[in-house]
Amino acid sequence: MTPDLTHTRDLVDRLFRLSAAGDWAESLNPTQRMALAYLARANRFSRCPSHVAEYMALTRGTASQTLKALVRKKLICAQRSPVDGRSISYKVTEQGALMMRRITVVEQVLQTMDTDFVRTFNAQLEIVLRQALLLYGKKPFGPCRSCQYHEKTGSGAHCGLLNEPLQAGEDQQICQEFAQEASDIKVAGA
Amino acid sequence: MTPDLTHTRDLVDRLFRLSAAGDWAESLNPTQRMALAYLARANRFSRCPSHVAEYMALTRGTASQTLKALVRKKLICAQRSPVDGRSISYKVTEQGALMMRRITVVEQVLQTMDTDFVRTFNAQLEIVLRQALLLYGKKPFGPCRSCQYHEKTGSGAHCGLLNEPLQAGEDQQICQEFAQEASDIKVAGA
DNA sequence: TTAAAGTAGTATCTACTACATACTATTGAA
DNA sequence: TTCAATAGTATGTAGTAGATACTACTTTAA
Repeated sequence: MTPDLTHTRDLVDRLFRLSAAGDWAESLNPTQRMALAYLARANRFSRCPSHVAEYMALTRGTASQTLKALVRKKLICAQRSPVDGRSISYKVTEQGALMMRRITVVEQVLQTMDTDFVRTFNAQLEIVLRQALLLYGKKPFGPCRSCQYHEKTGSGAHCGLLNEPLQAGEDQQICQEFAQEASDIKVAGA
Repeated sequence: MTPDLTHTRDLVDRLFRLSAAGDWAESLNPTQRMALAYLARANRFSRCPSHVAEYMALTRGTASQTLKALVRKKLICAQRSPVDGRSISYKVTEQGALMMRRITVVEQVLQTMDTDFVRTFNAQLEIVLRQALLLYGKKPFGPCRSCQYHEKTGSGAHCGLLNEPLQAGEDQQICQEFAQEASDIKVAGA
């Protein structure tokens, strides 16, 4: 029997919505929570409205409005770029970082589960997401240290694409320029 | 290294949002699409606003409004219950059924993937979702035929809970009263 | 060096989700 | 028969979401 593809979509939807319903307990809504979570994990090259929009599959306009809502709540603050006069970058405030410590439904459930189970679950989600992003011609985003442009130097690390030295800890953050090492691409469930 | 639980939540969110973004192409929004999809798969005991609310993890009020939006678009129609004067059941119209034939992002991706991969992916999603529903004291919903109250009779099938005879095909539909056979419960990722 | 094309961010409009709250009409149980 | 519980809904507020159109700035190329 071939598996029911509609069912998969349905399961993802239900899991998302269950989490989303739990989010409302805070003074954030699910969209604001995700935008804030993204900003908390993104590196300094990846915190513009257009990056949030791409990551969350929103239009720039919608992302812009949600970021303004987060600014009103004092959970993030804006910084104009000294290099590009059009660009604005958002930074998570201490208050915002505090908010992100809360654990959500999915996390709570996964905590009770076997480590190996979570590991394979993550891997499978990653494969499906990567394929979907590929199909839609969208950027994958990903951790700086696994990027093909990541270079280890004597004193630390360096981004070969932006030609910028990286500060300590930055290699663990998410970059909007992330490109996968060709050898790292696992064959997608085939 | 223990897996990052925040990452799992993030993957589910992104997968959902990518699908949701694709939904807008139709005249439906993601919420309306899911409500319609649910009604198309739910049995006649499970098509009330409160069932949609429970399934989608919404309040009754929100579900009620979304169903009214679907009625305005002539994709579903209301039927008052002859038994319970408070109850209203919605039925998918032909136009609504037609709309559901469209294939969404996740489905499109999974089509290109190995059958075994999809099967395990579904199974894992089911385990996580079941645990999350359990944690929140929410009904699992599920196919009539795998329910502990499902009884095969000479002429067809019968629901032992509602004490109702089942019509042909109904055993494949989703029931809000679904309860799992104790022997069917797989140990959750442990 | 300047004109045209592209990019980044946003305001605005419409439609609607989502919650909370409060209310009505039933129904069921003591 | 009263009284609690249930089912559905209206209403109010906040804010998502897309589409569109606009400004300001940057890049490209003539």
